[in-house]
Parts: sequence; structure tokens; C-alpha cells
Amino acid sequence: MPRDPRIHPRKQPRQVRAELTRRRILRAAAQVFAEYGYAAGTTNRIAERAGVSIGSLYQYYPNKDAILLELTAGHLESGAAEADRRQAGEPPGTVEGVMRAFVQASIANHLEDPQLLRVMLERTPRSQELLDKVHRYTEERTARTRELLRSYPEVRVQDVHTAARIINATIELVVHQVVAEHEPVDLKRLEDELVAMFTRYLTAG
Amino acid sequence: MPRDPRIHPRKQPRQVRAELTRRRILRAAAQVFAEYGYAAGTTNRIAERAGVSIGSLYQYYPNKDAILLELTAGHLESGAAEADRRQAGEPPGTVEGVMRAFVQASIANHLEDPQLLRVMLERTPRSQELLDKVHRYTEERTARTRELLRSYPEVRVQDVHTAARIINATIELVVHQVVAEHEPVDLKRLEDELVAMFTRYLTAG
DNA sequence: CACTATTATGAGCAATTATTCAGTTCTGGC
DNA sequence: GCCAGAACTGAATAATTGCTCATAATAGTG
Repeated sequence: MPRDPRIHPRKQPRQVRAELTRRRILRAAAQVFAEYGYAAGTTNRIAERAGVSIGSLYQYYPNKDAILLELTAGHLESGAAEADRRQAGEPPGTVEGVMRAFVQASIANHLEDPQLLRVMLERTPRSQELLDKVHRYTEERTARTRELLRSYPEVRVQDVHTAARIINATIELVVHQVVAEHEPVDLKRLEDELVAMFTRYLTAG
Repeated sequence: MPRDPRIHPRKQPRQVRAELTRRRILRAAAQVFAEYGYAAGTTNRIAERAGVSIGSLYQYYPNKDAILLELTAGHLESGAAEADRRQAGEPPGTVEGVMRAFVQASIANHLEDPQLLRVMLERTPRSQELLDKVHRYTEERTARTRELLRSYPEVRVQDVHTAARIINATIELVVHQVVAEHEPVDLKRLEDELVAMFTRYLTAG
């Protein structure tokens, strides 16, 4: 039975050791969720892995969901930052270049910890807060992609907005699925085919 | 703690009413899983929804996982049957026709009960039996698609196998995601853009 | 050192849940 | 109508788990 975080606000760390504890808990949670999944990743297990008592965990997180929420927020933010970095660095001259940058960023992002990502995807639909966060992120990302596509005259699709959505969703989901599979996958091949698919789609004569 | 089904085999119905009970339980499980998710979809709730005592449920299913396994198996089988039907009916002359048939079949399949499907996707990675089943199904489907693509001379991609994988994964995942979203989506538009993407990808000059 | 605020502890509570089993009811063949 | 096996029942069990709170340890301050 989750409690209302407004009634049970998490404590703000004022000493260094508190901040350290918080970080230990978060790292442990990432490992435990990745290893056991959300349901079997119990708060006691997380505390144990962090080398911290269960009480400490609840001083910084009002409930279990809040932990995954923070992990997910971190992932989204680092993903957005990565995308910004790649885009600001050098504006790729071609549509293919843009698509390749997208795909590469996604593959890199998913290689980090596919199992944890899976838990995030699993859990998202059941948590309103997560849902909202992911939704906002997705919308902004779609809008950006759409405008980027608009800036290339050679892009000719019926509906740029839908195209942007499909491309982003495809990258996110397909890369995740393929990377998370147990069999070894030729990532270069995956990258090339995805890039080819998007490029031909967008710039068809 | 799931028990070994070999030790606790489910009973084979010998009377009509038993078969009816089994079916009521399965239908109720589909509803309850879709409504509450896997974790909160308790066996007691399923039994209650089915209008059957909890004991009856355990006479036909050794544990909770077995129920979802049967539901998933049913979904896969009906999906495969649907694909066969569409393909056997009339061989579409163009690549675009084939892609459209694929996309339409998937959309139809997902409109049925997106929420239940989500639970299946959620749960699959945690159940070895489910994992195997889905894996076998995916492999066969990929092989079929690959051979189909090979039969069209105008299909020119670097790696037909990877192409088949990407196309199937994209259809499955993107359609699911878009359909499961709460916002109303223009399905015709989704269909058109997906078909365009695949067709241009496959038949690029 | 002494004192207060901050942080850490962990036994245990309350609630939930999958599953069992001893007993009851029903069905269909004779 | 009788009865053996099939089907059904649901209270009870055993285990798990999120989370609390009274208490203890520690840090920073003067």
C-alpha cells in the first residue's frame, strides 16, 4: 500500500554521509531491479545490497516506486543529454548522418544496462508518475525530431509528425529488444539496416 | 513459490462442466490480468471473477504462471493462424501489398486486448517457458518473412535476415505501443506510414 | 567536552497472497 | 435410486513483503 509522498516527504540530506547513503541505495536498487525484476526486487534486498539498514532506505525514499522513478528519470535525462551533445557537436549534413547519430546514441544507451531498462519499461504502465514523465519526454523528443526533419528539404513524407513518432519508437523499442536478447547480435549490421530503412523512407524519390 | 507441474499435474476434464469451468477461469484470467496487471491479478480475484472457488482454479492450473502461459500460447497460435489465412488467401502481387497485409494483421491482433498483451510482454522475460515459446515463434516467423522477401526480385537489401527481423519487430512493438497509448491514434495514418517505410526500405533503387 | 540535530538501525507489524486439503456436492452409468 | 469417481468448495496455512518507529550512533558546533 503506497503512501502519499506529500505526507511522508523524503528527507533532504544535510551531511555528506547522508548523500553517500542515498547514492549507495540508488546504485544497489539499479543492480537489484536488473537482477530480480521489480516485484522480486524487494526493498530489503536493496537495502542489504547497499549495505544499509532498511530504515535508512525509507528515510530517503517514501516508497519502492519512488526509487524506480528516480532511476528512470536519471536514464531519461542522460539520454536527452546525450542526444543534445551529439546534435550540438556538429550538424550532420545529410539525413543519413542524422539517422545514424540517432541509432548509435540509442544503441550506446541500451548497452549500458538492458536488464534495468527492461524493468523500467515493465513498470512504467503501472505508475502514473512514471507514465507522465515518460510521456512528456517522448512528446518533446518527437517534436524535436519533427522539426529536425522539416529542416531537410529532401525529406518527403506524407505526415512528418507520424514519421517522427515511428522513427523514435522504432529506434527505442527495436534496439532495446535486440540488445536485450540473449543471443549475440551483430550490432553494426543492425545499425546499418535501421539507418538504411529510415533514410530510404524519408528521402524516397 | 511455483511448484513443479510434473509433480502436480493439472487434471484432465472428463465431464462437460469441468471443461466449462476451465474456460470460465481462462476468460476471467484474461480480464483480471488486463485490468490489474500480473502481480495484482491474484488467483483469488480470478476465481472470484470466474464465479468459481479458488480450489477449482488449482485443479486445472498448477500455478498462476500456467494460466498466463496458456493465454499467451493462445494468442500466439491465433496470430499465426491469422497470418497463414491472410497469406494463403491471395498472394499479393506487390511488396507493398505484403507489407500492408502484415501491418493490418498486427493492428487487428492488437486492438483485441492491448492491456492483456501488455501483461504478456511484461511477464515473458521472467518465465523461461514463456520465453522459449515466444522465441520459437519469433524465429519461425522471421524465417518465413525472410523467404517471402527473397521471392520478390525487387527486394534489394544488404541482409535479408536482419531486414526480416527488423520489420517483424517493428510491426509488433510499434503497433503495440501506439495502440496501447491512451490518446486516440489515427490508425490509418500509422498503417500508411509504416507500409511506406517498409516498402521504400525494401525496394530502394 | 557537552549538546543538539542528523543519520542509521533492525525487530516487528500489518497486510497480502499463492496454494493446500479435508470435506461436500454433483454426474452419469448401472 | 445407488454409488464411485469427478468436480467443487473455501477456511486455513505458510510465506513474503512493504514499511514503521523506538532507539542508538554519529557529526557538527560552541
